[in-house]
Amino acid sequence: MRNAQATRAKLLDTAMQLIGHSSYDQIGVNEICKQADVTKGAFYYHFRSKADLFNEAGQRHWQGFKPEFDRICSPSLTPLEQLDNLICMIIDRQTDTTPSEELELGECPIFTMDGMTGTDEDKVQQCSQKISSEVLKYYISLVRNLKNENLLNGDPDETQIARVIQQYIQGLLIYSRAYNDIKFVASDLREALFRILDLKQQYRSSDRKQT
Amino acid sequence: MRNAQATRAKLLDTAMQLIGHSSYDQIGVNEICKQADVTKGAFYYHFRSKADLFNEAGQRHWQGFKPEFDRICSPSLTPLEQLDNLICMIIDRQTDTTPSEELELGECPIFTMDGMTGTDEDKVQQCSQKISSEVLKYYISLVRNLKNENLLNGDPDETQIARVIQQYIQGLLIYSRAYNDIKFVASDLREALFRILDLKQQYRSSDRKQT
DNA sequence: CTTGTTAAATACCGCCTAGTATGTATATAT
DNA sequence: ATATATACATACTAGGCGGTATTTAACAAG
Repeated sequence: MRNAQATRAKLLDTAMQLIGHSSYDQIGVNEICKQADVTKGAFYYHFRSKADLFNEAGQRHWQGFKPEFDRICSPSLTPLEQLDNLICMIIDRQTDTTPSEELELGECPIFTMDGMTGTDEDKVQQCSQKISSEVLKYYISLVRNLKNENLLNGDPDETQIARVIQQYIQGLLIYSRAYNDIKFVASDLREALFRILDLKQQYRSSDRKQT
Repeated sequence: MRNAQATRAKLLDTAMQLIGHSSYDQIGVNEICKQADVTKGAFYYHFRSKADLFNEAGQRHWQGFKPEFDRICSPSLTPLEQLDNLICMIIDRQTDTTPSEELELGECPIFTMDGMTGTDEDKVQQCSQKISSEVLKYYISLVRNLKNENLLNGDPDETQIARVIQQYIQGLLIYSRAYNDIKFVASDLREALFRILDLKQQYRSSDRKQT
C-alpha cells in the first residue's frame, strides 16, 4: 500500500535474515518475497536485481551493526572489557536473533560475509569484502589497544593477528552452523581468542562484566 | 566405452575437483559430465543422484588423502616435524593442485568440508561431517603428541585445541579463497597454529624440513 | 472530476537444473 | 548364431529460478 519505505525495509531485513541463516545462493527471490509478505512486483519495483538487493541489504545491515561495534570499542572501556564485549556479542548474536523460537542459531552474516563466495556475481562478493574489511578495522583497533596496554606477550603484528582473528571467527561460525550447535561458539571462542592474541595469563578470565 | 570403472572414477574425481574449487550447489551435473567428458546417461547409470555421487566422491577423496595424513602423523617423526608437515601440506595443496595452469588456488575440500553447509540434502552434510570428524582425529593426535613431548605451554584440552585448529583452518581457507589469494595461507597459517597451540617459543621456527 | 504518478499485484517468459525414458552399441553366456 | 546383460548416448520432462510485461489500486495536484 502507501508505505514504500516500510516495504523496502522489510525486504532488506528479511533478505538479510534469510541469507544469514543460509546463503545468497540458497535463498531465492520468491522466498524473500514470501517471508516479507510482499509480491514479486513490489520486489522488482524497489530493486533492479537480487544482487542489487543484497548490496543494499548488506550496507543496511552493517549500518545497523556498526553502533554495536562502536560501543564495544569505545575508548571509555579498557581493552580487556572491549575484548570481553566482543566475545559476548558474538555469542549472543548466535542465539537471540530468533527470539521466542526454539533455540536455533545462525545469522550474523557480518562475521560470515567472506563465506558468500561461490556466487559468480561480482556485486555480491564486493559487498561482502567491503563489510569484512570494515569489521577488520575494529579487530585491528582492539589488538592495538591490547598491545599498547602491554597485555599481550611478545610483539605481534597487529594487522596479522586481527586477520587471523577474523579468519578464526569465520571458521568457528561455519563450524557451529554445520553442526547446528551453538555450544562450540560458547566453549571455544574465548579460549581461541586468548590463544591467538597470546593474552598474558593473568588477564585471562571469563567474568562477563556486561556494559 | 567398455570401461565402467574408469568412467566411474573419472566422474568421481572430476566432481570432487570442481566442487572443491567451488561448492556443491554451484557445480551442476551437466558441468561435471562435460568436464569428465561423459554423458548424462553415463552419470545416471553409475549414480542414483547428485547427492549420491558426492557421497562416494567424498569417501574416495578421503581414501586418497588419508595416506598423506598417515605419513604426516607417522610415529617416526617428531611432533614438531609432524606439525611442520601438516602446515606445508596445507600450503602445498592450495597451489599444486592445478599443475601447469596459472597460479590458481582452491580445492582440498577435505579441509573445507563443513563449509558445504547450505545444502538441504542430508546425505551431503552427513558425508561432510564424517570426513571432518576423521580429519579431527589426526589433529587430536598431533596436539597430544606435542603435549606429551612437553612442547606446549600450559595444560590444554587436546580435543578442544584440535577443534579450534580445525575451525581456524576452515576459516583461513575460505578467507583466502574469498580474496583469491594464497598469500594469506602462506603468511598466516604457521603463526596462527603456533599461537593456538601455544607452542613453546624456542620451538617456533619455520625451517621446512621436508620429509 | 480528471489526470498523473507512485506502489504495487498478477501473470507470464526463457533458461537452467536434476532427473528420466528410451534407444543402442558392445561384450558375454549359451 | 542368438539371447541377454552391460555401459552407455540422446532426447526429453517437470519444476524452479531470476527477471519482465502488463494491469491495477491508491493518493496528490490541477
